[in-house]
Amino acid sequence: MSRMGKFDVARALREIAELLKMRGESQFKTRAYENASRALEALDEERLTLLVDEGRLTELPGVGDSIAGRITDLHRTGTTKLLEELRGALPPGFLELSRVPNLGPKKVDVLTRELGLTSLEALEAACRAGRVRGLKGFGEKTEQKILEGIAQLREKKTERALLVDALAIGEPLVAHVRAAPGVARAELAGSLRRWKETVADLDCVVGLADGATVDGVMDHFCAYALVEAVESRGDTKCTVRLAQAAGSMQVDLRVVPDVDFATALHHFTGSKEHHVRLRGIARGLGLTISEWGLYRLDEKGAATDEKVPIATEAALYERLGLEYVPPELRENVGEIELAERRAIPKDLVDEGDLRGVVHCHTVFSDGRNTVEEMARAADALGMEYLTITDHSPTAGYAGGVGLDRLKAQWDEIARVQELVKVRLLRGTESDILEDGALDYPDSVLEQLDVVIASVHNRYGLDGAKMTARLKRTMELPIYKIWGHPLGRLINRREPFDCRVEEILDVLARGRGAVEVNGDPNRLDFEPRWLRAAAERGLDFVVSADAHSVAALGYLRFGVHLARRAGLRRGQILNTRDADSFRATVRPAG
DNA sequence: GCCGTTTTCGGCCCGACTGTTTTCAGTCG
Repeated sequence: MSRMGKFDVARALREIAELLKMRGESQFKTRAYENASRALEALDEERLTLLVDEGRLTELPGVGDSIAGRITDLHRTGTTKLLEELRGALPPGFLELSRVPNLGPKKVDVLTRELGLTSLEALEAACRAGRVRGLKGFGEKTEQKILEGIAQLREKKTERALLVDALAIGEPLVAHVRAAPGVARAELAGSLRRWKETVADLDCVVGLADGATVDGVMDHFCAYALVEAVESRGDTKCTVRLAQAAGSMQVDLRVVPDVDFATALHHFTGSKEHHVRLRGIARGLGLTISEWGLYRLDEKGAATDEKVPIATEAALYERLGLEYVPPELRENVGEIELAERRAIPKDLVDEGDLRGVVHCHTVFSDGRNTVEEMARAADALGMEYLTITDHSPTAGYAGGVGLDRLKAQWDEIARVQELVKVRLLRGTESDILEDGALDYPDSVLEQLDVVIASVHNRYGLDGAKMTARLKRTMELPIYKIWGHPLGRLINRREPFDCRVEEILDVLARGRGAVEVNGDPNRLDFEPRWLRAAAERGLDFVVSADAHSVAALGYLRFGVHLARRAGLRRGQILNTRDADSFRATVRPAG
């Protein structure tokens, strides 16, 4: 392994943190590595090389002499002694056993040391033989839980669910909870409220009306038809597992007095990293934050019973001297610093800002609906324009539109235009060929209003070849929107390998924009790459990548992905009116 | 391991719940 870029170094530091945790090191030490990892992610690539070469890494916040040495090793050689040692010291099977729910480092350590277990199979056999009960800290119930955990792993029930599926499960569930006796308010929190592309479980926060009982709410919650098992139930928290064809999902219900709803909702929205920072800030102000609210500290720094009333999330940030941070931005990737300077964008793109639907397929290629059906649906949504962008000829598997049928499609678009209010724009989603060329002759592309350029084949090219391929595309004089840039399909296909920043550099010097793909299976680019594009001054379109009328609603996912990257209305081309949009993306120079 | 208008040591964010204990460790979020 040779020189590492900043993201690779950051990942290695995070791995060190994980391995240190497994070794039982102090949480402060492991957090130090996590903090340094974050500091690197926020750094310019060139600046990393400069700081390493000049020995000035300790200028970075959270990087001291020790970690500076690790970073230098990693950047120059691709590894560092500590990482190798930690990996080598891990008993065989440790990582595999750690994947079982409710098995943490301490328990896995006992299992590997005392019983010499190195695989899920061996662990399962040991549980069945009753050899696990009797170990220090293990009993019959733990044995049973381990067996259930192994079964869940095998059924892939531990895989994170797509956001769209989690919403489909969560929205009816929260409606059910709101109907419970004594519920003043109920909202879904957690990573779903932050619009993360996948969620591990659902969190539902309930504000309890005066005089109502927690038990009444929990009984109603547990009686929900899809509840398969109640995993735990205490005075304020109840965890259930839902039966669901798409894979079971865990739901945590938290019930608090309604007066504490805002702080509880904030607490359970996360992220953990965002909250760790906020609590540090609170401590500096003589305050402490927990899920129960904001409390004053005494002189010794211990929590008192003196509660600071907080009615809204905005009031909580205000009390901490910060500007309000929307849920999508709560990841501790720079938003706290912005909030301190009161520089959170006031004009983050919002669902109501989009005026045109970009990236739609019809029955001319692999869409399920006709041009007319798509157009009428866009009308119904109140959209001002719709770009018809079916696949190009090379995408044979998707019924790519050959030159012979392209004219017929233009005729159909003209016919439908007479019937609908929404302005129809002619486009294509052109394959990026293996050599980086686009799929129609320039003379055809120039007659279109919109060209989306996407990779649909040869995903396995090595990073250098893929980078060269895309750089050739991006420097073409045709204005192109880089469609679903890295080709990832969540939980099914990893992003392909390429040097993203180099490609963005080329695009920024040429003519084009970047797609924020709203298909919940894609949500491509992820926020860090959208930020990298924004830093280069690139424009964006939020797309639906719709293959059906129903999928026009995917725009919503695209909008919230854009918000996670801090994108503002003015950076999104399809917030403009049809004429302005068309003038900007016109393929011909 | 990092940090400092609390400045070179002693802090560093907080709590629920379970299971195995007999006062608390481990795990999770």
